[in-house]
Amino acid sequence: MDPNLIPFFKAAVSVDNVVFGFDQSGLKVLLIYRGADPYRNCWALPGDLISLDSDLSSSAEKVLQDLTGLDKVYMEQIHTFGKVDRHPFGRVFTVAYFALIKIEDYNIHPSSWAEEAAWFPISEIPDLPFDHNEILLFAKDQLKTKIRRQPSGFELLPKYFTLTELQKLYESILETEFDVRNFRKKILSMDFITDTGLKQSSVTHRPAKLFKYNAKKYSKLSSSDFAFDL
Amino acid sequence: MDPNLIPFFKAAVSVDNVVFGFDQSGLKVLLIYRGADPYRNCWALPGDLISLDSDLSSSAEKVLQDLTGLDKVYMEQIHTFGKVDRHPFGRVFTVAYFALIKIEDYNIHPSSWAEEAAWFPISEIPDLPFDHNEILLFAKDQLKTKIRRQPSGFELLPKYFTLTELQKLYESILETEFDVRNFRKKILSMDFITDTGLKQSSVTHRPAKLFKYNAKKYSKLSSSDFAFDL
DNA sequence: GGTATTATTGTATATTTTACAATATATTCG
DNA sequence: CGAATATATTGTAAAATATACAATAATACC
Repeated sequence: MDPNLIPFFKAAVSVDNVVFGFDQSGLKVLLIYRGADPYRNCWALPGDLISLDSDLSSSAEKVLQDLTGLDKVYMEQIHTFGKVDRHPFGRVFTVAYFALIKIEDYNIHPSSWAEEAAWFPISEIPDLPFDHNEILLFAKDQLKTKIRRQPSGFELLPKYFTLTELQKLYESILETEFDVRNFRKKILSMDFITDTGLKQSSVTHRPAKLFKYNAKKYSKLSSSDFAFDL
Repeated sequence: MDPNLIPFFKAAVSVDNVVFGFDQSGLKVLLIYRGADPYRNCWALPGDLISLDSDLSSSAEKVLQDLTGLDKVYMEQIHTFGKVDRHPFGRVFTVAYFALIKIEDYNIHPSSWAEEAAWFPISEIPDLPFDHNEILLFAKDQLKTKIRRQPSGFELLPKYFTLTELQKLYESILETEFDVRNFRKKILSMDFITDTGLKQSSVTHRPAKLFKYNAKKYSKLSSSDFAFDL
């Protein structure tokens, strides 16, 4: 290598993953308990330095898999953070990714140097190391934008869900409230969820109809120009 | 440094800037003619390896300034590209930024190892080195989204502009056509451009009114939730 | 059967979007 | 100066969409 180039090739790159889940108690984020330096014994976003022989996007999946056991999760890059002093060990750029998953569909198995992995309600996130609080804020914002522009809320719900659950999801992420009738009219008019004919069971009140997301119908819409503006 | 960490700290990071401009002939992108390896003697996006003692965002500005002379340009990060083989000299991650500028407000001065710098019509972009064509595609897509969601088209127009110019801008970026009357109604109803009382001069036909963008009015809108949906 | 609890639905009004073409204002040319 | 040329500007009716608002339905439990 040209000696003039050597000082440039001394950076590390990491990936930090913001994995969102949702259940009746609201929006949640997956954190790990660090069993390695720096910031050993802290809860943090599942992230790690990446080895330099894999593509960036594969590295993101690998890091998540290694630390939490989550496999085959669709991840989307959101932003790269590169303040000089963000990592105590040297110059580390971190690429943040986010993912939306159905909590009940996955088992979390902390491994590698992650001692634990757990879902934290979005309102009870502790102080995080590095710039992870900033990253999380960025991801929350991205999530808001995303669920308003694309029918991505479904990725957080079980395969079969009720309209009330869907509404709660939107309300909790967007931090607002919708009129029940208008919400249903809007969602149903968009025509990418279908009534399964099934009903809730084991509830102590009138059971709700169960719907499922129909990606085919969505993809038939003229463009990806969905906008959810209630 | 812990010897286990050494293999991670061998990456370089670069910045690639996609600078858009606009004039009567349409949308343009700023390219430089490379006077350094690799890909010497090619037109490419203005980008360079960054030194590891500056923050990422400052580096983006510095790279642009060094290569093109453009100073104080507002840049927005769009995506990080990290395929293993994207750079012939080693493992280089590149963070792409984009900027919208008023062509006439800036003078382009190629410097450092950039031998030339020039505006290329978006439809006449040559084959670019590295993954620059992919980056440019990504940026074009981002631009489309951005001008539909925020009143950012103004950043590409002169301070004073006509409604026809504005319409052409939108039409050329979004690759569509709008009805003249509806376009004007929509834009004016949004109330963030104001009639300056001035008129075009030196045109060989009825002169158009000149408008200017009024950022104050926009920021008064309840949220950043502008959507330009004609 | 009555109570408690959540699910479901309709309608009138206001607002926004859409489709569509005639008139106005400047310059240039003969 | 009048005609020709070129672009700028404007309104309205119909359709679609968004909004505000509350009564009835279906289940479990007692």
